[in-house]
Amino acid sequence: MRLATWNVNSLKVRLPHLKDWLAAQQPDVVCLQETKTEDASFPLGEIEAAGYRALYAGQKTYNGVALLTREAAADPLTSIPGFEDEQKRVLAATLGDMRVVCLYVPNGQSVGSDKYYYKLDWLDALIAWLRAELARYPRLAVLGDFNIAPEDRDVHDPALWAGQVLVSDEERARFRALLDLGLKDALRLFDQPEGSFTWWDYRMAAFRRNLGLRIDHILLSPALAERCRACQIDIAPRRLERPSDHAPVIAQLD
DNA sequence: ATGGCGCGCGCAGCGCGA
Repeated sequence: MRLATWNVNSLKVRLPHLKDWLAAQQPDVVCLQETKTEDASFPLGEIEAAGYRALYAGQKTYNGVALLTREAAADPLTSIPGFEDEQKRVLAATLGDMRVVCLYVPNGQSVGSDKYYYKLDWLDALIAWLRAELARYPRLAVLGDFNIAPEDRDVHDPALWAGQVLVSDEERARFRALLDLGLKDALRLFDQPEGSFTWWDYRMAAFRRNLGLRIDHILLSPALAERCRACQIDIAPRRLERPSDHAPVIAQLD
């Protein structure tokens, strides 16, 4: 069982990359973020032709999440219960005895901004919800663009980024709160090279210089972490023409 | 490093992302 997450930064633009990548990596479950596609224009035919079912919660221009699965998923949810939000950032569904949650955590723009406080509130609601989900679903996988670099080793230049959005103490405390629920950061279950990142700015040749951040994550409940045999960032799609600025992350479970 | 890129929208140039 291979679980993956990828912020595609427009599903319409990235569809050729996505199809090639599905064929190459053969994931069983794929969480997509920033589809920027209304549901009426979701490319369901092409996804089905690639061998996947799809659930999606999109909106015009911004945000949007999708869940691609080999088998049909049940009990979909498209928001954090009790958290009123027009923005399409959440998609949860059940596959067999596993609950999968796809997230596009708010960016936060800059520390102290309205969007930053929206991000913190959103994360607080997420933590409370996932606490309940963990109690209900022992096999829980939470994948997505968290827009948080959890530790300094997840940042190419910690001094440059210190205190900025994506690395601030308040954001990192909320990421730790997710781990304190019992969720495991799948990539950190295994040794990784220094400078393992999932996002690189389009500007300044940041990818070539590996000036990146690790902000896309796969979190696994203890029962799933036990079954996790590998976790990798796949930087190959970031090398292509017109890439997403994010790379996919894949976890292999028994 | 503070912008340089790339996206959607819509047809110019802006808001947004991270």
